[in-house]
Amino acid sequence: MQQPLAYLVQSAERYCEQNRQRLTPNRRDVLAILVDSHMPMSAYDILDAMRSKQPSVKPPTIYRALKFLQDAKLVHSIESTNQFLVCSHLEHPHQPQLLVCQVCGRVEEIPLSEHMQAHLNESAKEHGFHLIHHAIELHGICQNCQ
Amino acid sequence: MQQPLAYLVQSAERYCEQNRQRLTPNRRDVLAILVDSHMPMSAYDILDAMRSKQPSVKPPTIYRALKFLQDAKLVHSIESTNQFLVCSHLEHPHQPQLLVCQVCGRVEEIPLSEHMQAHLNESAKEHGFHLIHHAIELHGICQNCQ
DNA sequence: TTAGGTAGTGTAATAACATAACGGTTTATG
DNA sequence: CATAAACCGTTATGTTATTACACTACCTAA
Ligand SMILES: [Zn+2]
Ligand SMILES: [Zn+2]
Ligand SMILES: [Zn+2]
Ligand SMILES: [Zn+2]
Repeated sequence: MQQPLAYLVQSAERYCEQNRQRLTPNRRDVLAILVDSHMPMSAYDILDAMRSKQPSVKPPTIYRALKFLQDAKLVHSIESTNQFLVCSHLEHPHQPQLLVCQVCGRVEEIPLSEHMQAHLNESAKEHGFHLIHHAIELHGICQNCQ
Repeated sequence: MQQPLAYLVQSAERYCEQNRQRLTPNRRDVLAILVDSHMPMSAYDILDAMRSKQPSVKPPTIYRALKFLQDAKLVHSIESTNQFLVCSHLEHPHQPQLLVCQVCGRVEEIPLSEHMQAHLNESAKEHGFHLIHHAIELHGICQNCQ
């Protein structure tokens, strides 16, 4: 369920080559922290983790790294909890659909079916809306917590 | 597209009768401010509006009123912008689907089709997830802004 | 090789969003 | 009236996110 760091780094490097950017230590560290946690983390959770090795880190460093990782499609944000999560489906382009457990706080990312995607596009079109991206977040109780 | 205040108040009163609660001045005022604005508002936008008539109002007052209005299904929260919006589809129970314009900031609420609802339920079920509620927020550019 | 542009960083300050906790008041009901 | 539940005001604080500015690192092309 969790992408290995090496694979994520590889994707990051490909993104960098195509966009004149670099996978700097800050960015790599934030990615590694998120991968290690196996849980969604808030920016300030990440900040605390960073500080254990580099005590002077400040919020903008984290938010900048998160912005990079989101642009590179390696990390998704969870709008309804203000957290961030490593992508579980790097292998193909996708919009995430997230299952957020209200008990344990874990979040499972599942692929948005083409059927659903088509429906969303259609409903946007019906309303003359030019769709750029979407957030689909389901809240409930995961299998483990029932 | 916008519910008249009188109708919203009527719904609020019905909710109150069924739940041993009251549509107090604070609650009514917050609702009226949201209706008047014809736009999504942040809690602090509402706070500012309240202060023009009642300068000592503090954040908890607003958040409490918003909680009440959300419980009564008169107001939806927009997770991706930290704003609040009067419901446009009181006539039947529903989960909202929101079209958020990145240009003008307006948000259109459209009914989530039964088809979509069924798909979401099914995908939750497939993953052993007990679905409680969901947030579906589409970001893009509205008809007016194109 | 060096000048200039773009990407990236550190830091301080502050903005923006949200809740906890407490004590008091109002309202409905028996 | 006594009681319980809903409601409110207030202080303080917690949490999330951004602005602004000065600076450094890296690449590329004259
Ligand atoms: Zn993903
Ligand atoms: Zn769980
Ligand atoms: Zn609605
Ligand atoms: Zn617009």
